[in-house]
Amino acid sequence: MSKPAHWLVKSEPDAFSWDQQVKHGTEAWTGVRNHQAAAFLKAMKKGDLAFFYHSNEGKEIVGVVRVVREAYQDPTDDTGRWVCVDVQAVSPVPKPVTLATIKTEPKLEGIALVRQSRLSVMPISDAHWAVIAKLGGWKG
DNA sequence: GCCAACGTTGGC
DNA sequence: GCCAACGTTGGC
Repeated sequence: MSKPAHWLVKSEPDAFSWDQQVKHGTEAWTGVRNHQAAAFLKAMKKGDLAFFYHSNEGKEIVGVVRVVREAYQDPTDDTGRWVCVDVQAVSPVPKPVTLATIKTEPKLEGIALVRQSRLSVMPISDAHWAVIAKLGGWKG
């Protein structure tokens, strides 16, 4: 089996927060209606890890989730054209990493979170993952 | 509250 | 097929 890939998923805490993710344990990551983001959902493999980012409010990476079910039809989509995955809470990021921090960290230059602010699902390179994990005091 | 980025829609 | 108008997301 190949090495797990890394991702970042966004949620507005008003709609669905990290606390809810932790309470639910496993949650269907639904509602993605953007082709680029959907393509990333389809590329996710069981066991991949993703940062959980709070957009709008907080604007910080607060936790890590694991993909436990690969892309399947999004039950919240009437057209049947969009997919979702199931993710499971792994652990919180001890020191949430804010967007401001990410922007000022030279090692994170070019990260999609900053470059494409509207994208809600994106890949994170191994190098960037390691930098963010270190900033957040996340040991896995 | 404003604005930039970007996707979608519809007229031509 | 082009492009203006409009809606949504998300940062500031």
